[in-house]
Amino acid sequence: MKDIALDLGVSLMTVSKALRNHSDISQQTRDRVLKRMRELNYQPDWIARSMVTRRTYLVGLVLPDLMHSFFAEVAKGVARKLSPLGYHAVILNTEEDEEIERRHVEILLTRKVDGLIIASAQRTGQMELFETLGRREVPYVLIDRVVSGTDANFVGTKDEDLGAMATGHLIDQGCKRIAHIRGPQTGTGTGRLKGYKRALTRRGIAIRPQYIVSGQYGDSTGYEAMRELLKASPRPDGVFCYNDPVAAGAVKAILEAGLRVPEDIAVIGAGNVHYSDLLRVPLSTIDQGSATIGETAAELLCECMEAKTPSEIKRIFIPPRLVVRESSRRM
Amino acid sequence: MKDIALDLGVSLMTVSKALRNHSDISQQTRDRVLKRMRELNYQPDWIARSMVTRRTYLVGLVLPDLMHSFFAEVAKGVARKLSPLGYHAVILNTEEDEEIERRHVEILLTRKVDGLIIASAQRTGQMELFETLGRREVPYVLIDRVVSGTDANFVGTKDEDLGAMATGHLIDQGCKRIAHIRGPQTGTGTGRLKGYKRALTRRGIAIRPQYIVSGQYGDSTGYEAMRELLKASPRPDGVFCYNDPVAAGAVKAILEAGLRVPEDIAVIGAGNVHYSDLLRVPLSTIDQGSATIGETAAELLCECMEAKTPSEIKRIFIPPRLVVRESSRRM
DNA sequence: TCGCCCAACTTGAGCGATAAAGTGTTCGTG
DNA sequence: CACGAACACTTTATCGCTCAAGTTGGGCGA
Repeated sequence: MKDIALDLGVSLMTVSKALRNHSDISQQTRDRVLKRMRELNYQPDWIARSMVTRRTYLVGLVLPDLMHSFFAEVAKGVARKLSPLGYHAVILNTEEDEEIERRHVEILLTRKVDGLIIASAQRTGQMELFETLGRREVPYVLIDRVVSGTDANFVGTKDEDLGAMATGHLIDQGCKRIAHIRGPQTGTGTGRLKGYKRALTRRGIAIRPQYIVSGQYGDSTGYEAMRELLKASPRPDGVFCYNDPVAAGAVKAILEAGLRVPEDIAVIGAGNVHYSDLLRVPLSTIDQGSATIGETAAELLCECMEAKTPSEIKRIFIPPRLVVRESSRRM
Repeated sequence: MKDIALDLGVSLMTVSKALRNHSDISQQTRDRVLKRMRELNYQPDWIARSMVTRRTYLVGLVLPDLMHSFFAEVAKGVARKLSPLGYHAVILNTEEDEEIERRHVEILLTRKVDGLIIASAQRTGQMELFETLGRREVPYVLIDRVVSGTDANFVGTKDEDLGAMATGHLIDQGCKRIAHIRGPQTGTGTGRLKGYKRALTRRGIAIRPQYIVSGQYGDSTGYEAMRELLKASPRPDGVFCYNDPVAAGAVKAILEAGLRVPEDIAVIGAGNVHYSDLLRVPLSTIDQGSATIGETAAELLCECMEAKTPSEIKRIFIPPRLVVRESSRRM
């Protein structure tokens, strides 16, 4: 930068302004600067710039698990919106661990990210993290998982509706004994369970505790949980699984037990991961619009970051959409 | 920081040194500084630090597609190694586009990342990007895809061996007419094709051009490509697919045509993506050790970044491993 | 002719840290 | 008892850039 200034016989400041399209530079000078900049292959130093402007154009993206293609898709959506605006995402994996999540958020804060997008693994009631965030005055958007009690921007699905929709679908398909492999103790897990119960109650079906088992997330736990469920008597004839990976594991367990999907047991998941259609039995699911969630969250965050004054809290709900495939088609 | 110094009646520099465990500070002073720092909830400013040390502790990770779980796993491996060392990864998606890749690398360079890990989408022969990288003297490690002609650190599989191993396995299973759905014009795509040809030649089987079709990457292209192949006469009885998503798409096409896998057509992919076991027909594959690739690449890059003098080029090959599942088990 | 204003620059200070070199005790030693 | 090394600090100069507050010079109205 100094070189350009020297070469052109102008001051450093003139160059700086020219590069930033600042108003009080003549077109002629600007062109000369730009030309010389290209010749010298000069790139402004982001770090020095950040130091004085207090903006890094970095956004922290905190996700429980990149391997879960739902989150990978969210990440893609976020990046798609952010990139053109000059922002970049630093993605950190929490492996669904509250403690790791807290540490990662801390790290991102010392890195001075301009904003955060978080799919939180905090168990219901744990709000410490968000209090910290509030105090630091960093704009942030929660996605996918509502954290009850927090007063924060949110983009995601109404999990209770999602659960009710999935369960309702199984009822529509003629299932009488519907089980639920539930997810973690997060807003999402609890919400879906609530929806499951609501649908059953509304349709006059009794809720049986032995039909609700814990599956956490991921295919191996789905497999284990389903094996448990198969021991129940009478055997369930429909299962609503916390998410698609869990459902895929459940299907595996059912088939291994010599039963048929959906004839003996209908299965539905949630998330509509991109390979659901290719699974052993193409999987019915509830689509949450993962890419949309990512894009919307990014947009919302940008608004907050650009705003001079802290903007008011928004909660945006993406309507869930039922995708019926073979695993639950009984009629 | 200034506050701490003032409060304790020492100089700024003393505080700075205390925080960095620099040698010429007494234990007593260090403790006082640390204590006060905690009280004030002070965190050193990474940006200011980076500005003078010229190190950002950021690593750029350039991947073709996060949604492909192979790369997601690589990313996880990279993060696992990097995090404890204080580095963080900025992940950028190129969508398998050479131009986007070039732009993203540029961006990362102006962001002054300390190093780069790249699974390049550059077509064979395109070396401009790596020349730029060389000139800038940023350490970088290529992964998964060798870029012929470049003299760079590399971690990945020998694709030719991988292709030969997959094809050889199909021959072992009694396939006589083996097709190949090939990948993109990258090192990987070309290498696997070469391996396919080598295996056929070695075992005295003629190479038929109509058995080699282009599938790019991803399940939808695999599906299309397989439909093409099914029109060939005589129909192939075995297919080696560029990767697992392609293979999953191919299986879908085969089943839809009313044929059986593996009885009519055996299928093998590559990459061992985590859901391969849950697919319509559990998929045989070649495992490339995706997590290991990520971890090894991260380690290698760290060595280069810590080294004072440019260290010598290393190429590390992770041996491929055959994973036989139902899609190719004919005997 | 004077003075005023505006566009197009320049100047100086400082963002929050670090590297490198300087300062002043204390202490052991020949 | 003087000298130098060791220790525990302090001082000074940047790092590359931007912000806010000047400083020019010329065009223009009165």
